[in-house]
Amino acid sequence: MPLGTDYPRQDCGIARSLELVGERWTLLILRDCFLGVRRFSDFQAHLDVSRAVLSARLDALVEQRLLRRVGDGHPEYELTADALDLWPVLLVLAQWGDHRTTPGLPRRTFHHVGCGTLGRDGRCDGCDASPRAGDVETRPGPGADPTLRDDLVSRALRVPHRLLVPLATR
Amino acid sequence: MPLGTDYPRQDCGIARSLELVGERWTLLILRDCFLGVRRFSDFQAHLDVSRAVLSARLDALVEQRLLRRVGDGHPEYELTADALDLWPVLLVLAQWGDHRTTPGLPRRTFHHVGCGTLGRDGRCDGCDASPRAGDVETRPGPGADPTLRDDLVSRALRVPHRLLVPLATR
DNA sequence: GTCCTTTGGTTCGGTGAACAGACCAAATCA
DNA sequence: TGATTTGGTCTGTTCACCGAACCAAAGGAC
Repeated sequence: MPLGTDYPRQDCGIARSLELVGERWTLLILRDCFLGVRRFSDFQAHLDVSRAVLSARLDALVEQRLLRRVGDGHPEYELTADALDLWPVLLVLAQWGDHRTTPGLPRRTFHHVGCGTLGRDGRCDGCDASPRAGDVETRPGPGADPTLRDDLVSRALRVPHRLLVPLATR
Repeated sequence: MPLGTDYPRQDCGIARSLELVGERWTLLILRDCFLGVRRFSDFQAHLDVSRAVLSARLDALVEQRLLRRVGDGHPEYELTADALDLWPVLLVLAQWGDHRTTPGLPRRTFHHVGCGTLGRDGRCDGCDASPRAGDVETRPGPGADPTLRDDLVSRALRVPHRLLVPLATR
């Protein structure tokens, strides 16, 4: 893939990361996976991405072993253990983007279950740890805009819930 | 910019981040800034990016106030205070990419000056803090490939040095 | 089983972005 | 003052993303 995915002469961890997850839409697909989205049509409804691109991205993620296709018949897509390591990246990226564009009004907040709130460096303000994704609950933040979308996935995401737990969209 | 830069209906911090730094080459330009690169020709020599794209990206970063153009005559590009907040993002992304592609053989290591080494979650193994970029030293890691490039910037980066300190390439 | 709907895609033509390489003007050096 | 370096811009080509149409398999109703 000569254009857009490759940084062939960059001997650098960031370039390697971007070759895996740097294409348009890929990080948003993985974000949705952490939030509990698992089905092709749910990604499509939530992301407004063309089906062709979504299909290509899911195939690539499965091939890179960041996602696993589960079930016969209509598949579900599930994060692999390797992909769970991406959680700190997505968290600090979300915190930075929220703080950079609307300081003090995050669109979504993250909480260490039973403990405290996660700050911009990804640490819990209760215990100073950096919890795994499975121990994190997410809630809509004060900067969320509930008028922007009204698909089933967006509605399900307006309820506080734990990461990695499949969303009920039907 | 209709294609490639915008996620207009994604109410999410990650989408906001990607609108600022998600285009091809942008994060690598910012990485180079943290490593001490400051001039157009040095970015170009180190990145193998076309001059037109480099020019467009630098303009965009200046307009977003992530870079500042300094000096009359041939300018230098300097990170703003806002951009320094990106350091945790770049660090965890680099650590993830290195670990994901060549576990145990990072291309570059980062160290809390006078204390310890930074791990995959960005914490110093000496004091458990997450140091600011200015307190970090970087060195080529065991996975670095010194045969891949031989430009002046790459050579200067083979010497351990503190982040944010301008590289001497002449 | 047979029909019908939903799901999970693929295919297609059009548009915009990235590429390599030529070109150019201002800044700097000898 | 002339030559060289620097910091770009311009151009034609290639490639990726887009929306829309199309299609086949899965699942549900009967």
